[in-house]
Amino acid sequence: MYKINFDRFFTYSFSSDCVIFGYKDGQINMLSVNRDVEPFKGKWAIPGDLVYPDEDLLDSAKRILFELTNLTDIDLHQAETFGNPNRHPQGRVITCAYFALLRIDDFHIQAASWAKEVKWIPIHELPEMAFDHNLILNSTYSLLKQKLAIEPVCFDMLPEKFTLSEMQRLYEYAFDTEMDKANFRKKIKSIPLISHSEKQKNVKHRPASLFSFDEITYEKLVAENHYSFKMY
Amino acid sequence: MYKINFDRFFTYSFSSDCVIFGYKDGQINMLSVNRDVEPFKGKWAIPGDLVYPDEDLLDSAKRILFELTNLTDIDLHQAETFGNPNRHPQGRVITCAYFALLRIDDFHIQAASWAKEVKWIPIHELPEMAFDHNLILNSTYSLLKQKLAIEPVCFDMLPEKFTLSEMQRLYEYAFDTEMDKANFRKKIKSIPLISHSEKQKNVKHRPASLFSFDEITYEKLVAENHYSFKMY
DNA sequence: GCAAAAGTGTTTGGATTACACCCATGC
DNA sequence: GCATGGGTGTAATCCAAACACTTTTGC
Repeated sequence: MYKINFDRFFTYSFSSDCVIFGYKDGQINMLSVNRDVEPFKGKWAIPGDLVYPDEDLLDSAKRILFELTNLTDIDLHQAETFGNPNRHPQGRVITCAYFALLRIDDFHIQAASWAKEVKWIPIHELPEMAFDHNLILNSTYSLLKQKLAIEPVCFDMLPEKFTLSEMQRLYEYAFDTEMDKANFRKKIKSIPLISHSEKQKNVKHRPASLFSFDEITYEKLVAENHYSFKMY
Repeated sequence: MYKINFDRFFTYSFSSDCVIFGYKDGQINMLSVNRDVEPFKGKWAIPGDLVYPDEDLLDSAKRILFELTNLTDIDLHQAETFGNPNRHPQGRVITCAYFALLRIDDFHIQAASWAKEVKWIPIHELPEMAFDHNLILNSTYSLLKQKLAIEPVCFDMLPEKFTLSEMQRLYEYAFDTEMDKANFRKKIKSIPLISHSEKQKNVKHRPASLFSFDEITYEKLVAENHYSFKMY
């Protein structure tokens, strides 16, 4: 089946890039690392690393995420794979993008050994990045928005207990639109949420009720009732 | 940024697999090749090949498609990338799946030099395939269905001039559901179609009108009117 | 005329929209 | 009391589902 010998291909490398989206104060940010080495020294980049010889792609993305955040139980979603022969000036590096969603307040960033400086940068304020990383980010962000429309991933970016207005604000930001409060609440009526008796505190207006996503009921609905999450 | 030397990674290979979906007689088929060499000699497989040193990923998928079908102007869509360290018994081969859509009657299959036997197999009748190719097929087929719901790719599988019932039949097959004829026609009213004066011939019932997809108007609607294709 | 599929109209109920209004809290 | 956002109700409208009905062809 393969008409070219394996040893003609020794110059390939394979990496995974981990786009970590963090939500805070109504804005989606990306965790960016500042490159300490050439090429693109001093430029901001998406955290990434070569895939180890016996490592699955997903595992390498998990490793990168862990080294930067210490988090282990985060869902990772595969995005696009980039393999332009000229995307890396030092050789042929094909890279597979993954993305993770989390709330910035839930943990401390820790610069990994290979990262000089690490910073959250709002999606819409990202500078020109190293390699083809602007391309990767744009493609991955599009996929995130697509997921937000058909899967309950927004709850990975919201606090464990959130208000309905916080949820609305996230969707308004992602879809760059304004929604009517009453209509938004009607629309999400079919999503299984747990209503807490607890309320917001120390706000200078009527305190809002807190909700959590009811994942158990959600899974049951998907399996038994052909339920499908939809937000447009 | 990279803490492992490049030369530790010389055993990697990278391939692309090209899932070619062909439509005929109300069924979606996949173009399968029979492996002439070990491993998995005699098993059916998704056509694929190693990526050439200076070749972009998409170009390698186009090359595979061309060698089997002689077609050059087919849209290819990237699907999932598979990189389990044990997926290829002879070494580490990471593969990126692409898929193409076409109508079987439009051309002749030609076995490429590396393909012993080539055959269309209906999606639901695929045997156990070589490597992790059943996994790749399932993942790619899911993505196809997702695309059918939000982009006008169905027209790549229908004849240039088609009847509305043919279009409905394709969606019924893909979504495994039955639709009401009147309601289907109301639903697709917003899709820009060119209505031909021409009619079906040699059918033993009332001949149906023929339509084509109006791609020019579609592109204009997307660009100017925020139009978005939707079929659920 | 009959079978088969094309093609259209109507009714109904549920969702979406726009908008108005009341409520609880801090200051 | 007032500013601020939380929270709800209603009427108009649009959309989708269900179903019935007419039309045109081959035999």
